[in-house]
Amino acid sequence: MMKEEQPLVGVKELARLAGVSIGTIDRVLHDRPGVAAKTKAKVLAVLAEHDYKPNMIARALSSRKTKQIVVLIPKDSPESAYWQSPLQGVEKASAEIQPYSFQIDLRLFDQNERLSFIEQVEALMEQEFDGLVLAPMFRVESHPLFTYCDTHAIPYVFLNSDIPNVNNKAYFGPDLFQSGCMAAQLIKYLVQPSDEILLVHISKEMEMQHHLLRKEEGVLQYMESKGMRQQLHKLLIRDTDYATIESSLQTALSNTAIRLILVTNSRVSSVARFLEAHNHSDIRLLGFDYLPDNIAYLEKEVIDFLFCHKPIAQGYQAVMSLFHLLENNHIPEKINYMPIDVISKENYPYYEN
Amino acid sequence: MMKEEQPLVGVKELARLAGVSIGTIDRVLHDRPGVAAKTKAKVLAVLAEHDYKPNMIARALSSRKTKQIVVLIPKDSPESAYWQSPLQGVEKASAEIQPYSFQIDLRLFDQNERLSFIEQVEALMEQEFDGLVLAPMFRVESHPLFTYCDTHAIPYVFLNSDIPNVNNKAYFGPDLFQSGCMAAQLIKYLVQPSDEILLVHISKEMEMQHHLLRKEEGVLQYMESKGMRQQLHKLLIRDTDYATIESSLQTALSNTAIRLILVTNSRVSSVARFLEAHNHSDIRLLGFDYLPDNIAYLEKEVIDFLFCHKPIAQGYQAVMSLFHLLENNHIPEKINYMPIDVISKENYPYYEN
DNA sequence: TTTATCATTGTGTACGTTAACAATTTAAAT
DNA sequence: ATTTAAATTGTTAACGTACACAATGATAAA
Repeated sequence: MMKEEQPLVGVKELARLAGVSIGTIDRVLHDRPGVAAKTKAKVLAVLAEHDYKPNMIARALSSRKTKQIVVLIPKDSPESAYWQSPLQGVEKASAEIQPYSFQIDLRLFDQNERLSFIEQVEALMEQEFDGLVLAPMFRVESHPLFTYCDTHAIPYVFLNSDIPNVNNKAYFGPDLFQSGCMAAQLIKYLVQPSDEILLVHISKEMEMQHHLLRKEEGVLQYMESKGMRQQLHKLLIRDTDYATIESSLQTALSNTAIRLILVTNSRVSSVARFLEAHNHSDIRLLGFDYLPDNIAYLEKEVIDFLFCHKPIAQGYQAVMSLFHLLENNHIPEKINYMPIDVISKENYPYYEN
Repeated sequence: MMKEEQPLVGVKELARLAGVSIGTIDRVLHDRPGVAAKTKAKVLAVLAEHDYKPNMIARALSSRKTKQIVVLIPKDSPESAYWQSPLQGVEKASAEIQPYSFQIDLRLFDQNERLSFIEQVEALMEQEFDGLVLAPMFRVESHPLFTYCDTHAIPYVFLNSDIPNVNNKAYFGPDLFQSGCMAAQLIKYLVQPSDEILLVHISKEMEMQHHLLRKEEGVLQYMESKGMRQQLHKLLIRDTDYATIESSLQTALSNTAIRLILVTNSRVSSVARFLEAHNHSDIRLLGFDYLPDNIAYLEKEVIDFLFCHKPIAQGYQAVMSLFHLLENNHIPEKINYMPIDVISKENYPYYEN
């Protein structure tokens, strides 16, 4: 069952069949120069006929040069532990592909320092590498890198956020809009018609606005389509320290019947801290991302639900997609939306990022 | 970055260090006979000092035989499409490891025929194989297989259900109890204190009772711990045809204020069919497993939520864990509880099994 | 025609491990 | 002491691919 005994042709057998030497076979296989047109045609014919599957084991053993995959993502900062998770995934992938002569070249930039990103980009363009995993947060600043990769035929994939009209081989990350819909659906179950809802964006980065607003659109569209008539307030907090957040929330929550707060990113723990400190245990709280701070409040039931997009898997899959592309010429799906996971106190211990 | 340059000793270097030939090194490494006691001691000393990591790639290439991983799981039947998913995962893994000289030997048994399982087990024990993925639904009948594997040093991993006190290398599947807790938590949000709840078990298999009851325990424990006082009815339906289910439900739903039904397995679509046919759109419905029938009712909002434990990933991960163990000597986690996913109309298109 | 140049093809070694076989040493039997 | 057997150790050819290098053939320049 499931066996399909193939004769398992190798380069040697192919050489015999095509009436050439294994050297020529090798050249054709790797599309190297130095093969006469008609010889190449003959070999390709034999190749097509016998669907040759290279023995990856032998290939890995033989190839003396290791392939480099560059991973260019934000460094994880105390103010946002998010990027620790994709990094974990990258490291897992790294360990797995190491035996096959692949190496990860990790480049971290500071999310808040446009310049640090530019530096890394410029350094990269001086360097040899075979594949690139990129979190293209700085859109315009990334473009030189794309043209560089395109001209050198270096495949690159995106992580966590996507850029349209670029030659990237794949995208691994969330579908922000649908993510908002999901949140709205849970909201539907959690509130009464008379309740009011507060949408909170917390970010000082202009670049990130897109992320948050796209989620908001999802929420709004779902609520409209379902005829949800709850009053919806919005609050944009442009600073991430607790003092600012506290005062903003204090005014926002006065004189309203707000019974549910949705924070559109991972800063939800700050809001949780506020709710706990001010004894607002009657307000439901939803937010994003599996981070230690958030989990702590989930455990305490200050946060009711978190939405998550498998950050570890994002890093792992992005690297592995390049590995499979470079190693087996497996072409990845262009768009890889990560699942929208709903995390609560009950299932978080089992959550796999 | 992330480099860690080791000198990477091989058998050759070891031989030089121990002052013997690589043949002797090889014999010691594999604990083969024909080495004088004191030579062996010397080699072992050198070995301990230089923590030699065999190059698994070279090893795989050298040992010319392809490794066989046997997968012994139920065949998917029309009455329960569940096992199609783990099989999908197995097949994906199969394709991935084929280039590395691994083969999947797929053995399917009939969930309802204890005998068909025993047959497969007996056939297996006549056969050579290097690893085993097993769904140990028939507990006692599996035991001969375990002792066989143990004596032959063949690693085996469990899928979907676990057996304690056995030498399996790993388990991939749900934590049933916690799964029940998760369901109960959602129930908490979905019902009023005055509402009544119906728990429905549908199964004709004795073996499966454990699965269902363990979930029930989870539900009960959570409700108790949260002081949920809703009246809880239970219904055990010991036949899976719609007629039986319909009549059972009809009597169960008469004269009660039941506003929510939790079906403890994938048969929830039958209940959905009933609710739709009898215009019970006021009753919330929860159940298990991402199956086409269930998704159809989720789409129609007859089913509100499904819980799911990544059946495809189960199959994939189980096979891959054996692959990594046999290929790279990577020891897997013993317990791999799959995530408890909450699926709704909004996120099911993004769900990855 | 001879030589130099280039394009094309073939050969052989290496990757690290395995395992069959050969060579050597040691012990036992005569 | 010599022969024979057994135990121990060493040598080497695979495994399938990559790549440097050698060899051949073809073409152009002298």
